[in-house]
Formats: sequence, C-alpha cells, structure tokens
Amino acid sequence: MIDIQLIRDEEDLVKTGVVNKGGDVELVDDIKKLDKEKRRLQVEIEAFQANLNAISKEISKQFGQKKLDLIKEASQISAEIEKHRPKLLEMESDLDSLLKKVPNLPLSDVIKGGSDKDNKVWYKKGKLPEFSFTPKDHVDLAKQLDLIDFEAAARASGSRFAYLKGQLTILEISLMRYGMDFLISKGFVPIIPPVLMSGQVMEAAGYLINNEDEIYKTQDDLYLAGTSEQPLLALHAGQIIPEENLPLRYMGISSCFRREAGSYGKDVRGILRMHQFQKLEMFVFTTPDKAEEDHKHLLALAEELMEKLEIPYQVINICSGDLNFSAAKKWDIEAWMAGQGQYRETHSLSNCTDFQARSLNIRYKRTDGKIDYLATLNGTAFSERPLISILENNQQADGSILIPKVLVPYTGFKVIK
RNA sequence: GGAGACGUGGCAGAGUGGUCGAUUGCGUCGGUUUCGAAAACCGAUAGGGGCUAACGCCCCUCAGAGGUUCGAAUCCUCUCGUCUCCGCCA
Repeated sequence: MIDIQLIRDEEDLVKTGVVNKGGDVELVDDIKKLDKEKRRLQVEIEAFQANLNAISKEISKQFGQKKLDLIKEASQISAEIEKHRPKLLEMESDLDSLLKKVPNLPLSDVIKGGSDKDNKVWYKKGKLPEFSFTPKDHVDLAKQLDLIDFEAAARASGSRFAYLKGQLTILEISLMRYGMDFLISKGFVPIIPPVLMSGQVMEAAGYLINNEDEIYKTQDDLYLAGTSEQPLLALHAGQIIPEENLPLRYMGISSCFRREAGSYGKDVRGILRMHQFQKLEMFVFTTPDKAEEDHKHLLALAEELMEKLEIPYQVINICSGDLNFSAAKKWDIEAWMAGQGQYRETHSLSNCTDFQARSLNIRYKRTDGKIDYLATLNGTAFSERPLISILENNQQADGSILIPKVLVPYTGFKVIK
C-alpha cells in the first residue's frame, strides 16, 4: 500500500508514477478529496469524544443530583457521537479501498513504457551453444528420453500439467538442492512455507488488485500461493524488527500454482508455462535506503547461479508499464533455450520498496529509536524453467543430454540417456 | 471432529465496571559510581491517528469484530489463534 502522506505532500509525483504504471490519475484526486473530508469529520468527532471522556471522569467523582446531571449530559454527547460515527467509519473504509488500488510507484531510473514491448535488454552473458545438427526442443527431447508425460497429466489434471519422470525428476531436485546450498553459503535462511494463504496476505503482496484471476482460491477462502514470495512476505507480518538484525534473507522452496488465465494458446508447448511448478525464491527484508543495493545483490546471485550452470542469458530492464503492482523496479533474466532458438524468462527480481511492508505492518526499529516500514525484495533463484535450457542447450548428437558440471555431485550421473 | 483452559506492552506477569494505556519484574537505552567493566543506585522505555507555524494538545488501541453502559482490559455475542485431553491421520 502506498503512503497516504505521499499523496498529501507530493500529489504530482504520485500522479506521474501512477500514469507511468498505466493507472488512472482520477484515483489520486478521489483519495485526496476523501481524505480531506474524512479528517474534517474526524476532528469534529474527536472533539466530542474528548468532552465525553472528561465528563465521564468527572462522573466517577461526583454524587447525588450533580452526578445524575452529568450522566444526562454525557448521554447527549454520546448520542451525538453515535450520529456521526457511521459516516466516519464509512469514509475510512472507502479511503482504504481507494488507497489499496494505487500501485507502487516506479523508481526514477525505470524506463517509461506501456507494455512488455518497451522492456530493454540491458546486457547479455555467456556463449550460445553451437550444434552440428538441428537442436530439438525440450518436449521432443523429453519424449525421446521418457522424461515427461504430458498425456497422463492431461488425463489426470488437464492441460498445463506434467509428470516429470526418472532422471529429470532427479535433475529438478538436484537443481533446487544446488541452489539451496549456494544460497545457504550466502547467508539465506531456507524456508518451506505454507502455500495456502489468506486473502489479506495475497492482497498485501499485491496479487489481488490486477491479478486476481491468476490465483487459485479454495472453498475455505484461502489462496494457493503463486510464488513463495507471498508466504515469505507474511513471515514477519505485524512485527517490529531491530535494525541490527537486518537484512533478513530467506529462501523459500515451494510448489507454486498459477491459473494462467488469459494465456490460452500461449506457450502451450512443454513445461514453460504450467499451473504448478517448483520454485526456489529469494526474499529479503531490508531498510529502505539499502533496498537498491540489495536488489543488485539479488540479481548478482541469480546471475551467478546461471553462470555456474553455463546457461547463456540476457538481463532485461522492465519498463514502468510492465511492472507488477507492488514493484518499484524489476529485472528479468531470460535464459537461452537452444531448441527454441530464443531467450525466455526464467527469473524475475523485484524491489517492492516499503509498499508490501506497509500493508502488512512490517517495520523496523532504527538504531536512533525511530520506527519505519521495511523494504521487501524478491527474486527467483531457480524455477523449473532452467531445466528447459539444460535439456535444450546440452543436447548431444546422439540424443543424450549432458548434466552441468556443478549439478553432477547432486544428480549422481553426468548424462541423461 | 469432541471436551476443557487461555489470549494484556520486547519478554514474564498483575489487573474483573470509573484518572488503567495499564502495578511489578526482566530486558533495552541514558546517567551516577569506576582506570575500565560488573554490581549497586537514579531516570527513561508501546504503537497508530489527528490538530498546530511551533511548544504542545486531543483521539484510538489490552487477539479481532460487534454489543451493553455516561464510562469496558474488566460484562455479553461472534470470529480467529494458542495450550491440554480424547478421536483421526503422514
């Protein structure tokens, strides 16, 4: 949630940010107006309340007729308050709903743009693999090596599901385990989070405003996590963390669930876009002034993981219009997938500043005693998508697939055949 | 799923209708003492919101939401959570 003080003090700045993110400035005007009215009423009611409190105190000291008179007077004031209170509550609730619709503002160095078409490739790393034959895509490779059963998954669960089988299952677990060990060595605390989340958490994470139909909801009003970013965010909900304990770095490993509504016909082939997948996610709570530094740190870690796997990739600067609701800045990593002959998104790293933390009241106590909201950052360590790159980039003429060297200690085999 | 107990400040733990936003202890911070430290002693120490140029003043919050009352941490209702016992289960 955005800071209402920012709308009061820096209206233009907020409006610019909202526009750049593809939002509606009217929202800001509505908030400003309602906020003013609300405060006027609040002052009025609080004056009554102060009077009532004073009289109530006096009542406890008085006796006889004087007491009865005061009680009568207090009743009248109380009635007066009751008359106005519903209006105030309504205004507060309306104001809150409006505020929740305001997206996080892009940082000043984010490229302005309307959609993903305006995203810019920042730089590329790694040498693209060359083949003496026409490389196959991971679906054909998987079929040939009996690594994925899409047909069975379709019968069991519908489209966009898969059974990973045999050596691919081992490779997938190895990838996660490798990522875990790497991040543990960088000071991240491993977490297996709950993957069913309350609406409050989903909303605070920023997934119920524009992305509601992306998320599975259960009959108990719990939502299936689309990423462990959501439960990790909630890990410190309502807490005040001493500054000396920061930053807090976590990695969540979980299944992730996405409805992929509106993506019909897009990326239907293979395991690129699934309703369910495993993901190892990095999540950082830090002070707002360190957020950009920590964001760079997350990118560096994600890149190092890809470099160790020897997967060529490019880093994308996400433009303002393509930012998530909660993100102030975002970078994607797109990995080379030789069978498809293109880079595809495998990682996404966002700086959410204090936007998510404000909604869940996650704060820190500064060394000078002041209390302020934390910044939150999230980024992919590994999802299942890098498996596609491994399969497609490392395929051999004989149809076998070489395991990246760093994973061999985990898989126990050097080649899938 | 059944039965019972309980949810108070960073923690422990008082408080059952009237200066209680809350006694006390621990912790934390500052000071005295000390060459320095410990101990001792003194003092400070919840969060949120509003008004004001400022000094300050006011309002709200004792799991959450309602209700009773002039007045609620305290009484009533519902919800959520924790613990114990039983049942079930990986």
